[in-house]
Amino acid sequence: MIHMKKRIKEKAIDLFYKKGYFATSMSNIALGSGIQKASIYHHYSRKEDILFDILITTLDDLIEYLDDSLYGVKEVENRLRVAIRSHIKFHCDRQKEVLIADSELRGLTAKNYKSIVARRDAYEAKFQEIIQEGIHQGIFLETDVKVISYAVLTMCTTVATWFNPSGRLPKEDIMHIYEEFVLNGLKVERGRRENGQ
Amino acid sequence: MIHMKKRIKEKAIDLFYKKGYFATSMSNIALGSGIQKASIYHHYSRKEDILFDILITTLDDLIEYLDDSLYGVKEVENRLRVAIRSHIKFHCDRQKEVLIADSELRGLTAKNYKSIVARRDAYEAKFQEIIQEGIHQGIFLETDVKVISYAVLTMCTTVATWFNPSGRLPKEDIMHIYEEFVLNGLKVERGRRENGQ
DNA sequence: CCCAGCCTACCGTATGGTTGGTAGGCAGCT
DNA sequence: AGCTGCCTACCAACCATACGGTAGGCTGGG
Repeated sequence: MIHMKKRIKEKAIDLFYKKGYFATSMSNIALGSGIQKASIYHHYSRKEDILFDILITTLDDLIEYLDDSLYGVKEVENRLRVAIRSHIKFHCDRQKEVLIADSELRGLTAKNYKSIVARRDAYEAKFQEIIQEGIHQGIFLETDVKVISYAVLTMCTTVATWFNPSGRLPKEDIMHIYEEFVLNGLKVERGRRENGQ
Repeated sequence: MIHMKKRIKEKAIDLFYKKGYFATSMSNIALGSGIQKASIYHHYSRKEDILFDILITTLDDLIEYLDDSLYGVKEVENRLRVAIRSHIKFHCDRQKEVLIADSELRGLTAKNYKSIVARRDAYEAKFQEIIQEGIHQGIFLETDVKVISYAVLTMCTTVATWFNPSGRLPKEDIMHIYEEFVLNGLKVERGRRENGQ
């Protein structure tokens, strides 16, 4: 029973994903972790703290993963390609957590909510900068950056809702399909397929 | 206090949207409807019945709205344009309900769940048919129909999460941006802008 | 006089959270 | 080595509250 806090968190992720935050009770989490309900309060002082812990680490990891992926990539088209692939890969690898992050924000108090939304906004801004720069350089079509960034991000995010690791397509294929679709949609001049990274 | 059932339903939509299904109690709904909790059970025999009523009418209306919009539209490119506009318009007009339909399916028993998912699948199939036909005719790029249909549908669906009726852009503008983006992404040959709806 | 539509009052149960405690490890002192 | 004191990790039992749902009764229009 070493690292009980980690086990509690993992069970909570599993249950919040399957049943939702409000439908999951502390007893549910306790039972699944092989611990008593009261003992959870040794590691987390409120139910909300478990949710917040899950959300904050997920978002921080997501941002870090994007920054790492983009490191050293200069050309704007490639930056968008990398950003899309990074986003989708993370959402496939951390399916449960990102789905919680997308649907259970209501379980947070105002303060914690703000701190999560601030991170989400910072993440979105990175995509918006890339798209803006692409338009500025005349590579991407003139369009509404905010709206298109939402379109791109949400379509990539919701891959997490239907992606099945043992399904028909591996995540690499999905990443490729999305990447091509978005770039086709945005680029001013479309090469005949010689752009696949 | 005429049409109390309607008032209950409207209040439930409001609360399920704001707080979520499990976080909303029957007393909450009662209070907001100016009725006693027990009186709700005269109109709905279980809490779940309220949710199911909301979901089923929303989905049926959505399907009907798409069918009406597509009626008489023959050309495949225009069919996709119309379908996208119809989908987004509905999701802007019925924001609360579609968001409930997208996130509160866990509140349903197996039987009701199946009945909702069946309708959703039927709706998705209509989009997939159009895209498939477009590829068949050589108008759309060769791609994975299932994946692209999910991409298109989810990006249009999530407009409901951020759309603000009194915000910067009216829904007509958003519909247009999405329509162009998707068609650019899919079309083999891209006219220089002479294709506007 | 019936009954839809509503009410007050109540039920059993489950919830998030608290209390007060125990078992055992480990550090520091003598 | 032996003792003391503290700390982490855990637990059984408990608490007030709120939940979904029920029982049974009142009332006014057809």
